[in-house]
Amino acid sequence: MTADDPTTPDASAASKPGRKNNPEATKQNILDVAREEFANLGFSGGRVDAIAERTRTTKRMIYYYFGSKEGLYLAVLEQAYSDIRRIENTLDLDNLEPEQAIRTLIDFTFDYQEQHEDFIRLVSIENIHRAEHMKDSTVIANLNVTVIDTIGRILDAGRTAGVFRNPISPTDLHLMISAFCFFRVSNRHTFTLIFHQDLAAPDTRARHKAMIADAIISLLKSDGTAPALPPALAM
Amino acid sequence: MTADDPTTPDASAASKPGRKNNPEATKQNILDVAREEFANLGFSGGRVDAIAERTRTTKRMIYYYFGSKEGLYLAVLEQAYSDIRRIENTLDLDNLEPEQAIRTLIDFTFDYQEQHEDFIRLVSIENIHRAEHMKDSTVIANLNVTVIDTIGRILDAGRTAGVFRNPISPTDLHLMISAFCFFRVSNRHTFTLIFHQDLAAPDTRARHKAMIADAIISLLKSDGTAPALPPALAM
DNA sequence: GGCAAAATGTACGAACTAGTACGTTCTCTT
DNA sequence: AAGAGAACGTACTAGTTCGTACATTTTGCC
Repeated sequence: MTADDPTTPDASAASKPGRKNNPEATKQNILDVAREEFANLGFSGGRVDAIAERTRTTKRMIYYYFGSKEGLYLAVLEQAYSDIRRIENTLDLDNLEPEQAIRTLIDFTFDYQEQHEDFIRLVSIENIHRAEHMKDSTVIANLNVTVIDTIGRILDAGRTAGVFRNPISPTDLHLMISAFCFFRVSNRHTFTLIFHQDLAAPDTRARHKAMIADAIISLLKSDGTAPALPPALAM
Repeated sequence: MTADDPTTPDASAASKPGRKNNPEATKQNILDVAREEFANLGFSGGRVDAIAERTRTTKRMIYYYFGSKEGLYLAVLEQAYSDIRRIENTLDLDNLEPEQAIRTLIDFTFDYQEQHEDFIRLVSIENIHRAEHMKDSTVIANLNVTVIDTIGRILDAGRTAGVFRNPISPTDLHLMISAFCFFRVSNRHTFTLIFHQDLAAPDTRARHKAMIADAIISLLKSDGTAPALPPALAM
């Protein structure tokens, strides 16, 4: 993507003198700025004019490509979801032993959420809107969630090997992992303020990562109803 | 609070002919309507005019009592937090055996979050705003969080009794419980849409409540680092 | 009973905000 | 090379939204 590549002309040249057309770059530039704006300020709080200003182009182009503020917001959301799904699809956990596979999956989820606060914020915002925008999205509806299948295979392998006794479903397990990782980021600000514990601190992060992994693993090894006590002491 | 109680005159009489002043009722009426508005639409999405319209009084009074849209929003947030803290303070878990106390606490947290979606939404919204309003609140800063002390006593008792081996901190435990209960409500809409599992369904709710309880209990009984395998199999 | 302060109502304005009408430049195709 | 359509820029508008100036009523108190 060099400046003299004829297929991708320098996008900053979308200004007045000697303007070069570059639809894809213009579109992506708008999306990048819009993602930041909406993630920071929400859908209602985000301003189309503010987005346009920080763009290489003008407000006119936002409406040219995305039709409306809502259209732009939805496009941002769709790209954010596409991103995480694409990365999830590269997860190759089938060669690991079940417990290690689960720990690796938790590691990935934890780190991804931690590093993509924008995504977390967009999802929170969309939930505030009761997912009403997402309902209209054919893009998001058609993104198949391979994590669930991945987890399903790991659980099967673990049960066959006799290391997992809990009959938990893949979706429920995913919910549990996501909930913890997501909450740490999404509710960081109020939690830190109330409980005086900085959830963004590196040592806290490491401790929490180990904690959720331990909790999930010991849940999977327990039978799902009775306490996980060694048989000799169970009585 | 009958209509002819002289200390609490009928609040609906705050209209034109034969108007009766009733500052407390007017204030609370505004707060009730505002909570609904902000919980539904967020701070930026909420409209002062819309709130005023659904109130027994006028917009003028919103500014008379709360100064600004932000002041009103903060008052709503403060009351929501005061509510949950007040109820938390009535929790009396010290007479239960440790495991039962933890299960009861989880039960309470789960049910409270489930039944107070408004609170969940307000907290989510405040986190979208990076808790910037809450930072200015002396009210919320001075609400001491007794759950943490409660959990601390339960953990101590459990360790003394030998049922809990995990050295987890009260705050970390609270985080873990809250995360799951909160997420189920806060992210219900996107999760349901993507994973085709209605998180509001009664049977799902019951299953999840049992699941989080089992996970927490087996975490507490494990030693916090090694997998919770019976010694004979641990090798 | 009258007065000062608290409580309330009405009408309006200044600033913001999503969206558009209209015009220009670029680029691809033939 | 020329014409058509895609890509882009400028300036404006109609409607909204927070907030307030101004006027009135109620109520506690001496």
